[in-house]
Amino acid sequence: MAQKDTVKSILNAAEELFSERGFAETSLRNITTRAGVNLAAVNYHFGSKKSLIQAVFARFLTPFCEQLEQELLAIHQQVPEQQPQLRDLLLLLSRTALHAGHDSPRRLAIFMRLLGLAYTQGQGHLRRFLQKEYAPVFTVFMRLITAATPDLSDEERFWRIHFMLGATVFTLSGADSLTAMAEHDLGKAADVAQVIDKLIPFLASGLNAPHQAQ
Amino acid sequence: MAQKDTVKSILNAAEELFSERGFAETSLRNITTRAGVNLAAVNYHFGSKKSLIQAVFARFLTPFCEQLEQELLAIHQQVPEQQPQLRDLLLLLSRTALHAGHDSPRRLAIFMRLLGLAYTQGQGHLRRFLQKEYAPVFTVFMRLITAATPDLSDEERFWRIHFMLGATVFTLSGADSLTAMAEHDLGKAADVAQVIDKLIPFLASGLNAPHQAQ
DNA sequence: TATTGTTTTAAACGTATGTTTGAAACATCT
DNA sequence: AGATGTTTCAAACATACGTTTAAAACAATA
Repeated sequence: MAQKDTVKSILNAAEELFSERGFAETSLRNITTRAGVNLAAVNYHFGSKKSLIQAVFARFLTPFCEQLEQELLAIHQQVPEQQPQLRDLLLLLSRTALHAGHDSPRRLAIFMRLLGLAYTQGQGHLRRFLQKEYAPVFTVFMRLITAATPDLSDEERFWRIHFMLGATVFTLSGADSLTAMAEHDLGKAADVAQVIDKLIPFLASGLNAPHQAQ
Repeated sequence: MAQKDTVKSILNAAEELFSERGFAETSLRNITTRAGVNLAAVNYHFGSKKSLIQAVFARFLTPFCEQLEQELLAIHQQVPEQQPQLRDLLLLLSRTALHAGHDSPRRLAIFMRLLGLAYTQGQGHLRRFLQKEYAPVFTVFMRLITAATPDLSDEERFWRIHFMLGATVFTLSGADSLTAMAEHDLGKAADVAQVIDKLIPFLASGLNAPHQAQ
């Protein structure tokens, strides 16, 4: 009970602080202070700072990937002979991301920020961890995307998928400051779910763009 | 002469190392060792690590913004009564980014990586520095983009611009590993210029996507 | 209640960092 | 050539970090 609380507080504090400042810029003293636990608690419960970083990702990704796997299976069993449309796949992904872990949509923004950090900051151990742990589900999802975009060459699809990934990670990473800017510049606020709603037509249109010139 | 060499070596080493590992993960000892200069040289020539970081950005951004300003002016004087098209603006921006500083295209990838880091890592001083120093030119460019997309509402345009920014920064940030993946997965390599060629139709299509469903 | 295993605590350890220092080496100019 | 200002250098400084330790506090079991 007390143990669970300590572990949970540490994960919460670490998740927030990592997403605000990055991994190297967040010290264990920062984390344990905000969590209200002793400095040694991190090394006692997680072993090291690296393992704590991985645990933060696992807490979000494990339930998300499990649910995504289930939903993909459900779609397949529902209409086994027919491949799902591109837009359905994107909607499925965003809906799962928003609802998995049944937490506030802000957590998705926080996690996207962490995901961006994982790729921009060193943290080679993290990339290896994520690869080993969660690659299979995304491979399945990728196959469905491929089936839903038969007109694209492998090369064109490869690049456009990464364009989509970039637009998504970048935008949701900065969702906090961007929604603040949006409110300041145009007087219209927007939450993460609304941003995703605007994102999907953009992505779908980009992915299906004509190959070369205008 | 010797001074210029020292300053230049430090900037080169810092630019590379920062883009590879991030700011906090790169120590002054890493930088001065690679640059082949004394540890104290950074504090002597730049004053502090923060100022060095800003100097790295300034060395790329100052000539880039100057050239962009000139090219925008040239376009305006060439056909004063007519607004440039969206695709022309994107092409202009990418061409300027690729050629300003008359260096290898790889430097653009490196710099995009730095730009991504500037927004994901703490470095509040950097954001303030960039804002103070380079905002005007981008304001002008933004006005032209607005004029070139009259069908978009301010809100839609705001978000889609950031989608574009995200796709660009993310993709060019990871250009190195992505081109490696592309070569491994599909046997086709691609340099930065080619990636940009693929990016522009994607962005233009996304920006002009139909507003709501399908 | 006594015993055992787990968790928390304060303190310390070793290491790496950014920065400062004062002397030495160098360049520049009269 | 000699004086002056600039740049380099090795060494040290203070600080912050991740991690370890050993004792104390706590919980669970018998």
